Amino acid sequence: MNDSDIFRALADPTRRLLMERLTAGERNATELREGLGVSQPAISQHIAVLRGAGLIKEERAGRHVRYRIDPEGLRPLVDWLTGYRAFWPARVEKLKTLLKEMDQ
Amino acid sequence: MNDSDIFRALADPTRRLLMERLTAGERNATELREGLGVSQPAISQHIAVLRGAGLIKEERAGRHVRYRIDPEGLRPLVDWLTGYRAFWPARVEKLKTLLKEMDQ
DNA sequence: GCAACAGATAAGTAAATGCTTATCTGTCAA
DNA sequence: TTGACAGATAAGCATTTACTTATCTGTTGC
Repeated sequence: MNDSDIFRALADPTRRLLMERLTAGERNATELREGLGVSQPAISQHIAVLRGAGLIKEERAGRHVRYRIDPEGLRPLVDWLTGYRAFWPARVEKLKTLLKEMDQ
Repeated sequence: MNDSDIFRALADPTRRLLMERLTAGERNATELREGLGVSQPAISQHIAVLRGAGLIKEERAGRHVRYRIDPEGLRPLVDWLTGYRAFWPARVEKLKTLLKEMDQ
């Protein structure tokens, strides 16, 4: 997937909120839309952008579609950040903690 | 700084290229512009967007301005990614290597 | 079988974006 | 002192974006 697509997809607060909701587990479009105050077609359009950027995957079951985060989708973002490791804040506690979690 | 501002700033390939050039060390606007095929005011506008997003810092000396990456500027991006650690690819070799480098 | 449901697409609109040229501002070498 | 330099801003334009309403498509519960 394209770095521009990923950054652009995440530049919109509504789409970041959709991503955040998906961290809690897969959701359908109706669930994702709850409490957002935008129309159903708007949600559909945002979902299309996230899918186009490779950030989410869909699984269709009849008239229901379940969306979930595509783990591979964030790789380009991680890759991009690796180019800036020399500039990371001196105390990157979060990252250390993260990696330890992953090694367990 | 605002997550939207950061993602939006990085959504443009020209601005990501400017960031990449700054990983090699501080540069002025003329140096950053070399070989890009866009006008000088365009570069000035892109630099303003990066500065507005907190990604770069400037240091003025007479009519020269030297730009460099603001290490703190990437923190929100790292913070944002930590929310997705559960979804990282199973083999995140890069991140492990990165952290080892930082501990040295 | 069909009305309801879930979700996608089309078309339109206002705002934002990324570029341009023209011009401006501050600095400085000659 | 001044013209050149480095960089910023203004204004305009074409394109893109994020939303809307209207409508469409496929599925399904009754």
